[in-house]
Amino acid sequence: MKKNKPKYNQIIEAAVQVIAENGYHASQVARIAQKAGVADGTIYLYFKNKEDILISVFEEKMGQFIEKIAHGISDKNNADEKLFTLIDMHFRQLSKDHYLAIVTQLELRQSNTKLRLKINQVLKPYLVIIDDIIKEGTRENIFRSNLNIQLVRQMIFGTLDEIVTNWVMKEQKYDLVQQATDVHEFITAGLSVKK
Amino acid sequence: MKKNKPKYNQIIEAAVQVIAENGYHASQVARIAQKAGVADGTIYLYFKNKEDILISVFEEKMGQFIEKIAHGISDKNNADEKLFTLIDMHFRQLSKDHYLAIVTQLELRQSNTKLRLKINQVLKPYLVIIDDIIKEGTRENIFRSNLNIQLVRQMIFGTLDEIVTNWVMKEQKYDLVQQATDVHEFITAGLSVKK
Amino acid sequence: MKKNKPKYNQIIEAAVQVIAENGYHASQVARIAQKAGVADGTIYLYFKNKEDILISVFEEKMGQFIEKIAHGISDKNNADEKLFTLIDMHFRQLSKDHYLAIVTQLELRQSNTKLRLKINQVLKPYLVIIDDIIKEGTRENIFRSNLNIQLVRQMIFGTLDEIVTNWVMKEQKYDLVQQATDVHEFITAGLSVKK
Amino acid sequence: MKKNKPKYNQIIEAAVQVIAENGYHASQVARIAQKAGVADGTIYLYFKNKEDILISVFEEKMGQFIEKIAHGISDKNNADEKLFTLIDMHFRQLSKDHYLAIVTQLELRQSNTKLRLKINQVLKPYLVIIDDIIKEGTRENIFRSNLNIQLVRQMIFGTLDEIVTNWVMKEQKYDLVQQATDVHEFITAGLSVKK
DNA sequence: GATGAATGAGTCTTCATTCAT
DNA sequence: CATGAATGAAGACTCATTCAT
Repeated sequence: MKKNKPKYNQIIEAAVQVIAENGYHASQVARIAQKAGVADGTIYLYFKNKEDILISVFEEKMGQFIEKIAHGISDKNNADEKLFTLIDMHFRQLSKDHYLAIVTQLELRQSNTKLRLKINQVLKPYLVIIDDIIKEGTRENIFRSNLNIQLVRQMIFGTLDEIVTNWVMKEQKYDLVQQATDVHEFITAGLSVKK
Repeated sequence: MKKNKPKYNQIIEAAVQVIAENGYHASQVARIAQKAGVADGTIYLYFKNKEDILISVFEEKMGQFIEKIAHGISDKNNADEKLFTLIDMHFRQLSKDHYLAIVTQLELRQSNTKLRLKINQVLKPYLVIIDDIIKEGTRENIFRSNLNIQLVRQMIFGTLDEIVTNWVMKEQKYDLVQQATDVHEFITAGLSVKK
Repeated sequence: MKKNKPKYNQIIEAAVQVIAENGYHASQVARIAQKAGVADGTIYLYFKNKEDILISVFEEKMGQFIEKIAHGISDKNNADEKLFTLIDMHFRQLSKDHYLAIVTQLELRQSNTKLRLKINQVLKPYLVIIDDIIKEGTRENIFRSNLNIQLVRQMIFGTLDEIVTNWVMKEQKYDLVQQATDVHEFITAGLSVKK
Repeated sequence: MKKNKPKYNQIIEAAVQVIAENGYHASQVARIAQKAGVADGTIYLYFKNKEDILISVFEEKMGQFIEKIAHGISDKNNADEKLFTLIDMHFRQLSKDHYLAIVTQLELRQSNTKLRLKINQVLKPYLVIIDDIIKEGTRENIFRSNLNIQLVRQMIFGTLDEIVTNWVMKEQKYDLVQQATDVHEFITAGLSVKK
């Protein structure tokens, strides 16, 4: 399995840096190879082509991102806590890794439609996690029962995504993580059973 | 003023079509010229360069989009009605113009970071409108008084934007406008003074 | 019609020279452009791709080659004279244009099978001319009546082609045209002592 | 001597197959190694470089080809019989080995000029055999005495070669061997009606 | 104002060959 | 002897922009 070889990860890490520093379209394969400390041709022993590098970057990084969140909420006791944890960890992880934030929020969005569809595939498990929280909240009777799950999921994801993008575009000048409370409150109020 | 000359608009309309049909990266200046019925060189009598065309497309189309919404909410009596009207018109306008929806939600997002910052400038008046509605709601005591306006605005815009993007990506197979009620309810519940 | 524009012919002539001097595989488009005195991109206004240049070189040059021979034999009175004229002109034309001889006998043979099939199409009219001479000779009762035309044509063309190729490979150190008589005699008379 | 080791021949046989199946330019060293069941690097223990493989293929195969013909004509009693045997065996051997026919008639011709000169060296013994037959025929007074041997040899070889190439290009749809009689007759008798 | 022929910079990918094991 | 992972040079083609007419 190529993914376990050290050069595979070297190239992935180099790609994140090069894309973050130069922008999506100025990211030449030669520059990625150079930063990874391998020859140009070596890239093609591990990746089919340039697009494959970009998809793999997203798969690897978002895969870990999602897995951590999945793990983080697994020991929470109810949908409300899980939702807060998800928001908090979403912001916290991207806060910690500036390069990753730039790449996922700005640069990889510049990819063509084909690549974006692949990216959507990678995101699917995250959307499923959100769906599950909504369903659990409904079962626990803390969220309203007549929610359009698909729509609510889009609203939650859209909210988080837009907030992170704004933060990245404003060059990360303020603290993203501390927004989690307000965002959680806003979303919860929208979802909750009125009392 | 060049904007009043017929060829200016011909080129803008041609650009929207070409981008919608071929995608952002396959949109060559020569193809836009051809569809507009002018020579390649003529483009450069009306626009500084290719980027200028794309920005102008966004300015013209989003300018009208925003203006219509501004006008639409001007005769509403309170923040709640205004918010619903904004959501409804946001969805309604993009529903009516498929080309525009594809271009603004998918294709222009593929532009580089510099262009996206310019696009953000164009969107600013729209964000101000949202801000004003939130402030008015607070004054009218129908929205909570401790809202972080900047954050709430991002959440509202993010929500609307994500919902439209999902609708475009699913090839506009369902009715977008009828989602307005649920979206309005979700947002309102989040914003409202608890009773 | 692009073929009548001066740059089309400039590029064709440049291509013949570059291929003759550098060999088929070392013939870069950039070098052809340089020798033709045009920009690299200009090549692609007149030719679809590199292969198209090579095919066109062959079409143009062999087209003229064949046409001259067709014209040259048109006023001859019998098959024997026509055959001699064909051999003589075949040798004479390639003798005069060393570059062309190298390109047609050595370099273009290095092309891939697809290109070679196209080259065969171009050669077809020449083979038809040979066929016609054989048929005429049979009608005139100076050639045998039981000839397998397809086979005889291959033998005649193979003979001429091999002789020219040998002459080119020996760096054109001897006079090709003066071989015409012997070749003509061999073809008409064969090896045997007449009885 | 490396030639006697089994891997040498494995590689030669693999090369013939790979070239016949994929064409000259698509014949990568890695593919030949794979088909031969050895590692890429092993190739270079037996051959200096890729060109050396190709030359060796030609040497080995054409060496056998020529040797068999030399042996086949050795017990014939006169030049005429020898010439017929040469033609018949030339056609017969290539008829039997489709791969070899494709490789020698089409694919190896795509090699560069330098390689073709080496190939000509390999063919030299065959040309000598033809020369000897012509000389013997002259001595035996069955061929004309005033023949230009070099030229006649080119004509004979060119004839045979062109006929085989045509047969290969027409995908070997007809019987090549049965052409031998006509070809022999043409070469000995020429086109003319005997007087 | 309008044209469109001409320009030329910029980059991904292949594959023969090497060499540490 | 044998391996196969790693190397790195080399070139066709596109397309935004210009400028002589």
